[in-house]
Amino acid sequence: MPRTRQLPDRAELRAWRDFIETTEVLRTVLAGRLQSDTGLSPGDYAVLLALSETEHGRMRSSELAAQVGWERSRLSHHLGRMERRQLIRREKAATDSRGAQIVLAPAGRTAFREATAPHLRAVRELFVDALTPAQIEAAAGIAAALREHLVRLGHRE
Amino acid sequence: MPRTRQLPDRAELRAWRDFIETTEVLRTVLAGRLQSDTGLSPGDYAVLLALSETEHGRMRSSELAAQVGWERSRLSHHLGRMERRQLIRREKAATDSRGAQIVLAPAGRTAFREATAPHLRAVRELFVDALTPAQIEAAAGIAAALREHLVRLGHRE
DNA sequence: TCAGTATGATTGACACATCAAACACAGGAG
DNA sequence: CTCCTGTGTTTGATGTGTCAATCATACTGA
Repeated sequence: MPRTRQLPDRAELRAWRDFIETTEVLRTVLAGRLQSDTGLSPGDYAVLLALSETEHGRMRSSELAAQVGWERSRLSHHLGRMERRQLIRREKAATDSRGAQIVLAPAGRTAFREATAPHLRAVRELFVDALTPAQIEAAAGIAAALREHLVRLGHRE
Repeated sequence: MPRTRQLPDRAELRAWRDFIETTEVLRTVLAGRLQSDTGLSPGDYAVLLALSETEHGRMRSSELAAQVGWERSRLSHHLGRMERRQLIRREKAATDSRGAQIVLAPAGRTAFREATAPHLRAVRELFVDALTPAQIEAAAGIAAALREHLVRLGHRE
């Protein structure tokens, strides 16, 4: 009896490779711009963004991890590097002294404020300006479909 | 006088974030599968693929770099790790002894052969099966538009 | 009370990526 | 032949990401 097709055909594979390679290049180019414009990595930016959106620029470490969608270990390493550069501080949590409060330091606040506009400008230049409005919508739809499918296959994030 | 809009609007920004974050997750998930199914990283796979497509499984280092689209330094580091695992060998080039010939080693040939099917299956499961045919076409179009735009802005790759 | 376990976070080891500097040979000018 | 410069490749330093193991504190049940 006939089985369902196992492997992508030529056109599907080409679409896959173009898609994944291009998004990779895009990520790299954008990271390079962010770095040279502002001295921040995308990770730095994500962390500072999350902290900036809170009331007092402070957040539990695990909440921050959930917010940016990282594993705790990854966050911990990254925070170590950011702390060395004085972008954030770590304090013991008052309510649960296992936990850590991550606090946005002055240098971090400044760096983020000055990074926002250049970063958004780069997003516009490299992504928004490259696509038609219909393509932007399609991109959002594709992202949604991919993510939903991943979740269905058992990947939480 | 009125200026052209500088920054992405709310919807564009959301599309951007969904798009870039989802492709990132997809990359990570696929890399994890490849790793656990075959013991190869995406980089390993790309290098082995390029070598496998040559006549004799050998190639100049700089040609290989162009083929996989990497900087030479990155390739050199990666080849060092692959050589340790006996996936490839390095030989001096006959014609120009500055250059290196990269040779596909038996273990590399085997590893690649056994990785192909699982890898393509994963691509189908995670990408092709998630999208409608129209979305796959749209994805290819988006990739093409993004890449062309990048080139126009002066990024070779 | 006090084991035992669960939870929040960190650590260490290693693979991967990027940049700048170094190294090694080739090829040409004198 | 010898210096000079260009090209192919490697190296070192540092930042980033993942996994497994660990540490420290909180909680729970006998």
